[in-house]
Parts: sequence; structure tokens; C-alpha cells
Amino acid sequence: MSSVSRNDQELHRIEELHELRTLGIEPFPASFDRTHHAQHILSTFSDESPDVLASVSVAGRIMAMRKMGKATFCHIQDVTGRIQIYLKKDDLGDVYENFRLFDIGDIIGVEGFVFRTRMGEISLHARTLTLLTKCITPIPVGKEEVAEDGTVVRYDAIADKEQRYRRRYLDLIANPQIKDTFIKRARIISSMRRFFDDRGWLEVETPILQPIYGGATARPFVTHHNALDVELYLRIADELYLKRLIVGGFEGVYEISKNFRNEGMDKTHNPEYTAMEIYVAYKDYIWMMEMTEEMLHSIVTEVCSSVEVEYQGTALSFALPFARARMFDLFDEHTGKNLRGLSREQLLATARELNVGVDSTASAMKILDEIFSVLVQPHLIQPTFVMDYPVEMSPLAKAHRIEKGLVERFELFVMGKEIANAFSELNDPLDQRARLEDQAQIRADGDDEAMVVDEDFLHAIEVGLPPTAGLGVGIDRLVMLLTNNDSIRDVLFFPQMRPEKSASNTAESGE
RNA sequence: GAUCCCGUAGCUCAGCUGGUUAGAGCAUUUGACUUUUAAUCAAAGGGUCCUGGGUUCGAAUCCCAGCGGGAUCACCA
Repeated sequence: MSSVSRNDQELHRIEELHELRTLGIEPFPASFDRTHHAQHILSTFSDESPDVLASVSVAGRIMAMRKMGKATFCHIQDVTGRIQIYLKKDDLGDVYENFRLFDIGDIIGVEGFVFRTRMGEISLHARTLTLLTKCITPIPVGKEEVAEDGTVVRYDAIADKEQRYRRRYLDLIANPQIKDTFIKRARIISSMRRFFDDRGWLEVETPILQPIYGGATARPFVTHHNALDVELYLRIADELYLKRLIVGGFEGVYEISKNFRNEGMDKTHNPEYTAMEIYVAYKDYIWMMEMTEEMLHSIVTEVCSSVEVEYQGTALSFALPFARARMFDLFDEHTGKNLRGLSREQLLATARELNVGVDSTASAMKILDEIFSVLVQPHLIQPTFVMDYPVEMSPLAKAHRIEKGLVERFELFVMGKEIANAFSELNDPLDQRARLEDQAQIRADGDDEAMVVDEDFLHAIEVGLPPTAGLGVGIDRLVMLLTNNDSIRDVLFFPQMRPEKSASNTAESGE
């Protein structure tokens, strides 16, 4: 306590806390019997039969208070919204006297009857009032005004993004509308889970701590296990473990969980992020494309109650079927050049010609990738499957059944961003070994994001992976699209932040 | 990692061409008010102007460094 510096408002609230206890009022009781949520009352009240709500109890945080001597109006906020409470000295007696010790931010329970005020607002006339939690720290609450068209205008609400991300609980109190994003996020995930469960696929859990990381090209987080005295990696993908389960005889497995990548942070990247990966035996990437569009169509319909979604001013349609295009056809269309079968040098010259900046030492794969992301990707606004990638870009995908040099892979793009990635999984063990050894060579040549050879994974493939289709979906980006947010930080409760340097000197340290 | 912008009361922000004692609204405290709603009216308290150096008679203001944040770019999903 002694290390905590408190301002006058906090000191005053602590005094009030002591005074409440002196008066025999427990500021932190164990529970409260609540019968109604705010929104429920507002939507069921009728002026014809107010008696239906003649005795209700609500609980919530005091967000606004208007004292008028012997009567007070305040608004409390629960998970569903706000409702006005009317407190009158005549009805409450001593309790009304004690109400002077209550502040904005306190959590209270109120029992009473519902009525409509002279100004027309449905309100709860209190018969009893119970303090449920005393708030010691003033909360950054803006006043709010409901305009005539029903829109809520907030004044002075918490706006500093650092505060909002670091102290999300304050953000949620002051800006309750952001709850909708997180509620929608939960609904998207449960809708996806239901889609898979309904088809008989099994939700599984595979290791996050891995002795060898794989399944993607990325730098890992490294940690140490004391008992075994070994380095372990936080997974960058769960692909290699899920495929082992298909080898073991499961015919459909999926996992929704965090991956960790030790790379930069920006609007679309957080070091830990949520991915869904699914593998289904005896299927190929064409089947997976159909499954993917059906799944997304089903989620969007369920969560957004429409196949159309507005994102940053653009109307996106998830109506079936989604557009499909082969990667090299898109190059034809958007660059006017045929890039099929070109050597690294020819690609480099073409990139220069197209004014796409690439390093002169870049690999053929990197050059293609760069041309694609600069000249093609921005055009893929409506959901579009891009199919048939060059083999070099996809060391875990099966060689194309017809076109040499390509693999059976697709990615789904929406608003120019990649949302999903899928292959017919490579199950030829000799091909797989050769591809991973290529990766090891690229790695030895200095690209520390290239894949590491996982001998046990190769062993599993040698035992026999049936024909299998696999799909990965970036959940955070999907949520961004469906909640109209343009920063990943707004769809994560607690985005990664640099640790606060001053934290050790301030309030949290002692408790 | 690079560049640009920002950091002033619990919250939102003014002040910044250097010049008395750093301001406003909300919040807080005291008083008035029994249907208010950004309640109103009267008064009061509240500041490490991010931190540390420097320039100057004098720095919230100018300069340097650091810390923290935001935006853009590069790598990645």
C-alpha cells in the first residue's frame, strides 16, 4: 500500500469505504439475486401493463449520476446495456442517506418497479438498494447523450489507444459497444466448430511446445524445459501433428488454437494469433475449396444474418460459389505477361519491367510472390480462390496431377488479404523428403525462415498418409472482416504490447 | 529494423512565435434542489507539463538523448 500513490479522488473513495463498514454496510458482499437484465426490461415494458414488471431486480455499474437533493437519477450498465434508476428519499429513508457514499463506478443491485418517467425514459423506481462492489479508482467514463435518431453520442470517453489495449477492462466499461466485436468473434468460432462437428470431424489438441517446429515458414519463439534440459519451440503451425493423426487412422481432424511467430507486429500481425487447421482423408483441394466456401457461407449467414458484409465501405458478398482463378491466369490478366516456366533471371527482368521492386538476389519464388502481392492481390476484393501455385512456394503440397512444376494448392483472398490456405497434402514420402531437404539447403544458405527437416514426420509419411486435403484459416483476419475492424488489435482482447517500464514503481507492484 | 507524428489534472483537450502564480469542460469536494438525463446553480480542491541533460536572466514551449504510444514502410498469416 505504501508504495501506491493515490490522488484525492481515490483517497476520498477509500474513506467512503471505511465509513460504509462503520455503518455496517459490507462493500463487497458475496452475491446478489438479479432477476432481469437492462435490455430485457427496456424491450418488455409496456405502458398498458406496467404491473408485469412490478418487482424486478437489476445489477450493474453506476455510469452516470444526477443528484437532485432528495431524489436521484442514475444509469447503471450491465452486460446488455444501460437502464435508468430512480431513487427517492421518501421510499428509501436511511438507505438514501447512505447513497451519498456511492460513486460513479460502483456496482450496485436495485430492486423496484419499472415505470416511464415524465421525460419518457423507461426506468426502475428503487425500493431497495444494495452496494455490491465499491469502486476505488475513478473510471474514465464519458457522459453520453442519446440523439433524436437514437444514436448515442459519447463525450470524453477513453480514447488513448495505449490505455484501451493495456487496460482493456476500462475500454470495455467506457466503450461497451466494442463488446459486440468480441461476442461476434466467439460466435464465428463456435459456428465454425459446429460446422465441422456436424460433419463428424474430430476436434483435437496437439503440442504447443514442440522439439522441432514445422508446417510453415516463420521464425519461432524458443523456450527451455528444465527437467529434460532441452530447447523447445512454441509452435508456428500444427500441420505436421495433425497429419500424423490422419496417418494414425483418423479421417477428419481439426484444431483451433494459437500459433506463435517471432516476427514483426502491425495491423494484421500479432506474435500470437489464432489459426484453424483441418485435415480430411481421401479428399483433394478441389473438394476442400467447396467445403471452404460452404463453411464461410454458413458462418457469415449465421453470424451476420446475410451473405453480404460491409467492410470499410466495401460490400463483400459471400454468396456461393466464390470466384476461382489459377495463379498464372491472374498474372496474365493483371500484368499482361505470361510468367509460366520463366527462369529466375527472366522473372527478375520481368519484375523490373513491371516496376516491382525486388532484390537482385531474390529466388524465383520470392520474385513471383512479390509480383503477385503488388500487382494481383490488391484486385482480389470479393472472396476469390487462387489455385495452382509453383512447387517452390509450397513444400508440403502435392504435385499437380496435370501441370508440371505446380502444386495442388489454393489460397482464399478477401479484400486483398489472405484468409485461408489449403493443399492436396503431399503424401509421397520420397518427394516430401526431397522437398524438406531443399528447404534445409535454403536454410543453410541463410534463410532462417525455411523449414527444418522433421525425421519423425517423414517417418509418419513413410508409414502412409492417405490422400488428404488440408486447410488453414486465419481466425483473427476472418473476424476482422466480419466485424469491420481494420486492426488485429481490435479483435484481440489483449494484444501484445511492450511491457510498461514504469510498472514496477506503480500501483500493481505491491498487490 | 527505418521514417514521420504524439506524450499537459482521474478523462477529453487548449496553451507551445520562450516571459507573472499552467487553463477549460467533464469527474471530485461543499452547499441548494423530490421526474432528471451531457441535469442546473454557487463555491472549492486537484499538476513530476513522460524522464534526464542542455541553451537561456527565464523552458510545458527551443535543442539533444532516452522511455512509451500511434501511423506508414519492410518481413510474415
